Amino acid sequence: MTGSLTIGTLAKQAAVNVETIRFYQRRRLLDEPDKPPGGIRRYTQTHARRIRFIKEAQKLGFGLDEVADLLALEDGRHCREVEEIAGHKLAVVRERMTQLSKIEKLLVVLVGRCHGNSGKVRCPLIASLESATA
Amino acid sequence: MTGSLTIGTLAKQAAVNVETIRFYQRRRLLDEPDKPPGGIRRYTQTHARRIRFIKEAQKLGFGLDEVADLLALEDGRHCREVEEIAGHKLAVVRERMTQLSKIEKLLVVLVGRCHGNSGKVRCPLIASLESATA
DNA sequence: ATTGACTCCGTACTTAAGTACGGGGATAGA
DNA sequence: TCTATCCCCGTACTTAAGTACGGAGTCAAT
Repeated sequence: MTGSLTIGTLAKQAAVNVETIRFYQRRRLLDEPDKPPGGIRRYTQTHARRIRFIKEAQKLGFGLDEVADLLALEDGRHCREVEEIAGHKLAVVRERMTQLSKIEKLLVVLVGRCHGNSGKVRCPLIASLESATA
Repeated sequence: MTGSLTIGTLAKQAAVNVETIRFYQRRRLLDEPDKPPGGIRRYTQTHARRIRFIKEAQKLGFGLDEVADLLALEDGRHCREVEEIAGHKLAVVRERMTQLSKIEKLLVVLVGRCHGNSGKVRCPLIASLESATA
C-alpha cells in the first residue's frame, strides 16, 4: 500500500536522507507520527509532500525558519496572522523575482551575443543588478 | 575622494563585515589589491559593487561556488565557457522563477481570501508547488 | 611623539543545515 | 529459528558561510 511508509521509504520517495527527516522533526517542520507501542512509525504521502515542499522552498533561498512560516500558513491560521506572514513573504518573493528576472535577461543577452562567436565576451551582469539594488 | 576606500569604509558601503571581505578574498570572489609596501590596501567602487552583487545572488539561493560562476561571466570569458555557464544558470534561474511565481500566486490568493474575514484560513500552498515539482 | 583608531594576518570560534555512528530493538524472508 | 535489514534515538562529526580575536604594524590628529 502506498499510503503507509516507513521512514526509509519516505526518505527515498522524498529524495532525502533518513537523518534529514529526523532532523526536520526535531525542528518541528514535520510532525512525528505516534509510535505504535514498541514499534515503528508510519508515514503518509502528506509527509512526503511536505518534505519536497521544504526542499523547494530552500532552493528559492528561504532558510528553515522562513520555511516554518510558510508551513504555518499551510497548517491553517487566523486571518490576522495570515495577512501578516503572507504579506511579508509576498514582498520577499516579489523582490526575488525581480532580481532573478534581471539576471535572466542578462544571461539571455550574453548567450545570444556569444552564439557563433568565438572570441571573448564580457557582460555588465553586476551593473544591471545594481541598478535595482540601489 | 569616493574612489579610494580602506577595507573598513568599503565594508560600510557594501554593508558587510570587514571579515567577510577578507573571507571573500580568500575564496577568490574578490580580488585583493596590491599592498603598497608596508601599507594599507585601497579599494574602489568596483569592489563595493561586486560585494553587493554577491550578497544579492546569495539571497536568490546561489551558493558561493555558483556565485563564482556568475562572476566568471562578468570577468569576461571565452564563448564556449560563457555558453555553458550562462546556459546552465539560465535554466536554474527560470526554474526558480517558476517556483516563485507559484508561491506568489498562492500568497496573493491567501491574503485576498483573508481580507475582512476573521476566521481561520487554510491554503493549498504545498499542493500547488508540488504540481510543478512532480 | 604619542595616542587612538584602523589595518594586516593567522587562527579559532559560531551558526545553519545536515550526516554519520553505534547500540539496541523489530521484522520479514530463507 | 535465525539472520539480514531496517527502525529508534542520542551523540558527535561535517560543510558552508561567516565572525571573532589578538598581536603587530600604520596613519592621522593632537
